[in-house]
Amino acid sequence: MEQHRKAKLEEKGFRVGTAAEFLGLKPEEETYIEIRLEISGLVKSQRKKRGLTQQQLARAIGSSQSRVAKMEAGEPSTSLDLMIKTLLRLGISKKQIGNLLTGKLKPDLETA
Amino acid sequence: MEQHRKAKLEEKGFRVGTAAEFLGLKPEEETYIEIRLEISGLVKSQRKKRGLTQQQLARAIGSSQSRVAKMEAGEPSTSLDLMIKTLLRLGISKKQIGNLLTGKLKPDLETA
DNA sequence: TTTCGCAATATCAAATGTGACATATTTTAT
DNA sequence: ATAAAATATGTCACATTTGATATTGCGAAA
Repeated sequence: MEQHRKAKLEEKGFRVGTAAEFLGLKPEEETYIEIRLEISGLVKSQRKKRGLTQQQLARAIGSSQSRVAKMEAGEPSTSLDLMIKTLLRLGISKKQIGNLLTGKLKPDLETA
Repeated sequence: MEQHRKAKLEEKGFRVGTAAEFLGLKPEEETYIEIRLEISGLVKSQRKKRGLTQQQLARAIGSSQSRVAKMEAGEPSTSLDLMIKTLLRLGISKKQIGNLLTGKLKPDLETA
């Protein structure tokens, strides 16, 4: 169970301790991944909500379809910087990003 | 005035349009910089609050004093990823980071 | 089935971020 | 004032992120 989750993370390129259990992830490391996943999730739901394809969003931010896909998958090879820039381009405000992190974002905004 | 601000940003390495005025910065670009500066500001105030030197914080996050300085200065050569990891290492929670962005962070937390 | 539009995955060279280090500048204490 | 500690700034080799491109998978018509 936890084992499987660890495997998924490693597979995606995240460093998960030595031979240590997934539980070996420091709380801060877990939170960091959480933050990334929440933000990338919002990118995905907002794009869909606006009826854009990955290709269209890619053009809007001067990137490529494959990078958008990786971003939405929360792959570690994409930066928070790019995710934040993308959200802003999608019309999401700083305050809304804050609400996402505090868990107070209007639910319909997280939905496709 | 705005001219001077533009110069400061360019000087730090931020792309500020062609020959365009600082006002040429798209709102999203301005917000992106705002977000970075708010987060880097919190790194600085939190480090001081805990009575750590840049050197000590650097060791704690496996980095160097010079990078901490650059991070606190909000220089574009440092990533949001590193800033967030640093805040988490300083004990700041995801929720607190959210509150920073919504403008609802307890004032004493932003203070040195 | 086949075709079509979209998304996922892999690879790669170029661009950007990185820690380390050296050195300058500022701040603090005596 | 001046020495010491902390911070700022510049450079560089190395690592990671990037857009581009190609390819594959996948579901929805036809």
